[in-house]
Amino acid sequence: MTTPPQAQAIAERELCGLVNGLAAQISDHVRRRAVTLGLTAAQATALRELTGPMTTRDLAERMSCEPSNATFVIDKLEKQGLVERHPHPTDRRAKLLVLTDDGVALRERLLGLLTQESPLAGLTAEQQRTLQELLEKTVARP
Amino acid sequence: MTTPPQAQAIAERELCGLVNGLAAQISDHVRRRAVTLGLTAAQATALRELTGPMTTRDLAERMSCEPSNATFVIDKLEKQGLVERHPHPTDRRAKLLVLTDDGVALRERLLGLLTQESPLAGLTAEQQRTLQELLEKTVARP
DNA sequence: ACCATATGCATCAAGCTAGAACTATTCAAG
DNA sequence: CTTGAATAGTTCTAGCTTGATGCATATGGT
Repeated sequence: MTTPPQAQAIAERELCGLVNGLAAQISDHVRRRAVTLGLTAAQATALRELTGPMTTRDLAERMSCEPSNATFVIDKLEKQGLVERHPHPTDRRAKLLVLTDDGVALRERLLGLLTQESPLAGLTAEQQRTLQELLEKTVARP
Repeated sequence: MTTPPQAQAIAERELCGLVNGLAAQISDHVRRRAVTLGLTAAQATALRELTGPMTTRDLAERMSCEPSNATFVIDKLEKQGLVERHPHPTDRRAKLLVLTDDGVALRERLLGLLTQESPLAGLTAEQQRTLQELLEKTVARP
């Protein structure tokens, strides 16, 4: 049973809408939790992705945004004393982003909040695995 | 085999990152195609979702954004002569967004461009259906 | 060693986005 | 009918995001 190309195109557009919708829902979830900690959604996302010391470029990659945007967000976090820019040990162009003690503590609180009422809670662990596999197939395209 | 809650939380965060990443990829795809038509990504998304006459609220819903944002984007499309705001037949508060002839024509060209090299092309029709079902389960939460 | 090219980050302009505040209109309860 | 609450749309502000540009540093070819 082959699907006509036009119907296929429509289905693909709907799928885009669904992905977009879920992303918006996740972003909303982050935003609502973040404000209770005095953070914006972007700042919270950066904090969430700072799993350890990394370069600005690496963070931008994890945030799925441009490096210039990561610079902007890191500026804010730095002003709040949550992150510091350290010199990179081997590359003098790069900077290592390192959480301060305050940053680590706030990140812990944030992660705790984010696991509550996650938009993905409607799926079983099995379904989440399936979803993850499908998304990885799509995202990892050279 | 039950997963410990902490590992579950980490998996969920990774999943959020993947959803976000795919959404960013789709947004990028739209942006690259849109500029060739003199449109921004947001304008193109609005044009894509204007499948027929609808209210500002409906469009915002389809775009997964706030009505105030839809107003902003429609302003731009209206200035370009692609959309008109007509009075709603039964509700004098609401407005019906209607594509002009130019709008219809440009939308056709846009849809043609968007189906090329879609970020979802890596999945088979079968996988796309599975993905759609999973996303619908997640998005449609009262 | 030298130089062309690429990379990492910052800065800026232009445009997007959410949320609060406001007006006009609708709807429902009395 | 009147009034109070809810809804549709707009405006405004603060903050996010990209892409272009510039500067410093790395890297590879000769």
